[in-house]
Amino acid sequence: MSVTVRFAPSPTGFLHIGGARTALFNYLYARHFGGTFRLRIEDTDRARSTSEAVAAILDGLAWLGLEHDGEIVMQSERAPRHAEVARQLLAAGRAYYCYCSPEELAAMRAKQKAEGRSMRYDGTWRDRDPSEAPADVPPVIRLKAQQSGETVIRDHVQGEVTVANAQLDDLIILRADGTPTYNLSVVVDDHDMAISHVIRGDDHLNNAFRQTQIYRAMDWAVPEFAHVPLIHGGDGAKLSKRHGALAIDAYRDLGYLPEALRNYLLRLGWSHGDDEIISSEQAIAWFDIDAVGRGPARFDFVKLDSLNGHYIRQTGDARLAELVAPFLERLLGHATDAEGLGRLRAGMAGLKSRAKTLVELAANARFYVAARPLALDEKVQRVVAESRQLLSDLSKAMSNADWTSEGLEAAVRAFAEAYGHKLGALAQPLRAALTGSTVSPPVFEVMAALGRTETLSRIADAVGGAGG
RNA sequence: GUCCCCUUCGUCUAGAGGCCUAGGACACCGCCCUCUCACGGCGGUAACACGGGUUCGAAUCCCGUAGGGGACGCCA
Repeated sequence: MSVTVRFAPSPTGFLHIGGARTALFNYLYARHFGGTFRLRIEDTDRARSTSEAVAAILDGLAWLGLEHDGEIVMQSERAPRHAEVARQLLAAGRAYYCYCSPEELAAMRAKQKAEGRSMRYDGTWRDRDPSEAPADVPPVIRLKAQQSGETVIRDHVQGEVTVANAQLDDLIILRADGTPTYNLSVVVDDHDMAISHVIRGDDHLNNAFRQTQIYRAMDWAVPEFAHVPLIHGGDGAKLSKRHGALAIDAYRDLGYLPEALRNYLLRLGWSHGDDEIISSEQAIAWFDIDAVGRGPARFDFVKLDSLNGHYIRQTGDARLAELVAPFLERLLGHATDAEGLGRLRAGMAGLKSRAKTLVELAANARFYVAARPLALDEKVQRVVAESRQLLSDLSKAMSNADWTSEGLEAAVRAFAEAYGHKLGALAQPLRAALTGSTVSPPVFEVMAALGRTETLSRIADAVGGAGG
């Protein structure tokens, strides 16, 4: 059986982390089976859907590297087809007109709630003769759902879930204004797009039962279902826009790498033995929707940080320098010039094991591209002030050194030995003068990356008391 | 309220009746490496929600209880 899956976000908000994971699972499932991964924008709520949101969703998916197959389906454009199916159902006696007003329905629900019963449409118009219809009320079309027996879903994640049909009411499939409702649109589109597996958030599990009724009424094959648990926040509640869920581009701005986020998202609710670092290729080879856990997982930035640090260390220096550039620009207020970029690239090896995000990396890399004289904070000034003579002597001793990390270390060590200094007593003042900080990558690497001229100039600045 | 689902270290998870004295990862603590800080290496603290069954044997199966989550729209 060929696999066709889809990711079907509604563009009423931006693509958030939960949606991204659903998209990832669909993508991996399709790629694992050599199937097709479709994208459908569910924009039938015209009032709340925006083109900005559509753009953000596409942008987010592209950033994550979740490439879809085929044309994007805009659900709103398929409304006539959905209405046609509703009329077919009506003609077949599987649906009927209902003339209850929204007010009447609200009152019905309120009464049921007050009486502690489940809130369902009571079937007022199910078997009523249309001749009794009020002339001034535009009707909706409701599905004539099965009232007895039970509906069973063999869900790939949730297992076998059974609901008594008595729990399901006659859902509205076509509104009074002739537009289709969500459940109808989804079923018609999934059928027409030949979707074999519906993989989505488990907040839709209840809908799966209603949708199954529509499939049956149309005599269509019901797709396989896989309802994956939602991602929760640190407090255990569903992650939503008002509950700490961030748009996917926020993760990019926070300095996360797409490969790190993908790896993190994949491991949230799914695992492959004890494997933690999973490449895209391995993910495709190993992913199995049936192995996704049923319990919701909590989002943990600390672990994401750890994974991101790993992927930063794995990334090549040149690419990393390119990735950090925009963050440095944000930090400094201006673009980095070619010289700065060169130093950045040269110092990247020492930088990348010291950052968990690109934001942190940019902050640590700042001294490489900052203009002289460096701004020194109080603590750093003190270190420099105590070592002016030492720095001056060191500067002279190093000026003819072989300007590589090894050559500089040899020169400084020789100087230390000759004058009875501990290496640390020399490294810290150097670090302070060169980086404006007491914490940095190894000083010899820093000097090598900075180059002879810049290094000696910065030391001269410090000796001369500049940068206060 | 009604229906559905879930419950292993703080967090993500391994575990499909004996391999479990419950494994890994992150975080935390200690040691090593070391020019600072990281990275890396080594070691440590830390969990089967509770109560009943079934079984020679249960984290694994069954039933309750408690707790948590989701869904109940002419939203998607």
